[in-house]
Amino acid sequence: MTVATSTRELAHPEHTEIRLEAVLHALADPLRLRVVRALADADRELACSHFELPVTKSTSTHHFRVLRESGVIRQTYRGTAKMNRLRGEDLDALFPGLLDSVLVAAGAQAKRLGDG
Amino acid sequence: MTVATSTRELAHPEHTEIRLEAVLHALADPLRLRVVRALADADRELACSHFELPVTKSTSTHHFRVLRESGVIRQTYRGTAKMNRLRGEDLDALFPGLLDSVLVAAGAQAKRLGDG
DNA sequence: GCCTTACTACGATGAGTATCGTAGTAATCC
DNA sequence: GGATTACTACGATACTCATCGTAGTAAGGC
Repeated sequence: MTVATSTRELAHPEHTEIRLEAVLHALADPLRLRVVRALADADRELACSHFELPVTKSTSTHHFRVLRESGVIRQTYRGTAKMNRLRGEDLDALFPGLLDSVLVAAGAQAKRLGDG
Repeated sequence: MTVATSTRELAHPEHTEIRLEAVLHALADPLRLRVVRALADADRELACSHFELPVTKSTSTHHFRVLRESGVIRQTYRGTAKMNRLRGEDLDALFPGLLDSVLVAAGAQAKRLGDG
């Protein structure tokens, strides 16, 4: 018998530990930006395996860690899966409007470049 | 006798060549973000020498080039000086609200951390 | 022409990071 | 327990980038 949630815990920066430079750096990578956009569009938790990124699993792990450690996403284990969700409220409290304008900008650019 | 403006020209990305990832990367560096904030606060052209950055001249040149080549600033020679101004309108047309929210976020964080 | 000011080009260096492959753990299913 | 799924830790590698020092250019003042 096991309890409903896993005991494995992951380190996340507190509210006050989130740095603008780290968030911008996390968002500046095309693969990570793609993940963030997908999470925003889905508006729910998504497993790492949901994303089909053109890199190996280990590289994916790396990118998800960068997103988590910068404070952009929150990650929790759920069975064998690792679920990801945007820390939208935390970010908006710290940096009002920032995430939204990045998402809108990313959408506009994708449309403009024809890969969105 | 010389004409009023220099003939030296600098390469700038066109409107359509500006990439969100490059802009975010440019803004993700503390020194470059400091420059951008100063330009926004001043609301006018500032010479490179106006900024007293804690790095050598060559490193400064490097950071200003990153800002220019990403499309964040426009640089023009004026005598022996090189003047810098934000490409606020270009950026706002491409990515509405992005620069503003970054500037507000940077201001808020500087206040919060006591170095603004 | 000479000197000063302001920026630059180049090469070197060290730190960071994106990538991979291999081997491994943790939870779940049968 | 054994098999499967999903993610991870580690070491290696190559690439990018922030930094510097030196030597150099371009414009303007004397």
